[in-house]
Amino acid sequence: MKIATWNVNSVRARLDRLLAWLERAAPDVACLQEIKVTDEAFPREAIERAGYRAAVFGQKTYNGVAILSRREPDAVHRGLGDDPQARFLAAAFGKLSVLCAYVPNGQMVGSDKWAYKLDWLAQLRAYLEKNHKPSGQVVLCGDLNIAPDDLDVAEPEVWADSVLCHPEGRAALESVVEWGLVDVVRKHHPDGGVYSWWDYRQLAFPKNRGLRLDHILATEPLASRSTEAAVDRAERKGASPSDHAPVVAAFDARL
DNA sequence: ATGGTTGCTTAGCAA
Repeated sequence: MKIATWNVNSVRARLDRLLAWLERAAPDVACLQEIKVTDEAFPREAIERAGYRAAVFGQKTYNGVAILSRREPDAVHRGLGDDPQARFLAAAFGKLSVLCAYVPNGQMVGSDKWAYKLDWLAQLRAYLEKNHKPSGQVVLCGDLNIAPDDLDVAEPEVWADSVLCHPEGRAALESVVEWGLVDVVRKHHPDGGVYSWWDYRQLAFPKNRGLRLDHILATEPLASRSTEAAVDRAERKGASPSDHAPVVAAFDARL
């Protein structure tokens, strides 16, 4: 079973690349963030022709998340707590729960958006406590907008005080992980140096000045069955890429 | 060297 996460930065602008990637990578489940489209305008037909069901929680202009899957989900849950923005979607496939999250960026440390980011992560922890057990099969995927460690940053000194690396943000994410999740990419790449986002500016990708912001976190029963996990750097190359590359993990399990 | 990318929506915001 392959589970993937990808911040596509507009599903309509990226549709051709998304369809080609689905065919090439063939994930069983793909969590998408920043689809930047309403439910009504989501390109459902093209996704279904490619062989995927689509659970969508969209929003005009900003945010928006979707879970694409080979199998029809048994249940879908939209939204996190009282958050008015489309940043969270959960789908159940039998005993497996897939959570797709687009954590707020936070813009600037100390801003209103920064407070919103920290609160959002606290609500995510509360959601896990209320709805799941660490002994169950849960995978949390998404653009979590935090590099957990300096190992996940090409230039840690440049980003040290940013919303992507600030100790308060890292602690808020650590609280989510501490509930009972394993960083599946870290498990397979303990030395770091693996990035999933590169700024569009300043030739950041060719210089590999990236950060690992996109994550696949799984409860122990699932993480123990992960056989590999990697960033699909090829998707950051070529014409009109997203600024994020997909992250894909394989598990010795069936969807 | 006072810039720099992209997407959405059309001048300004968000990332």
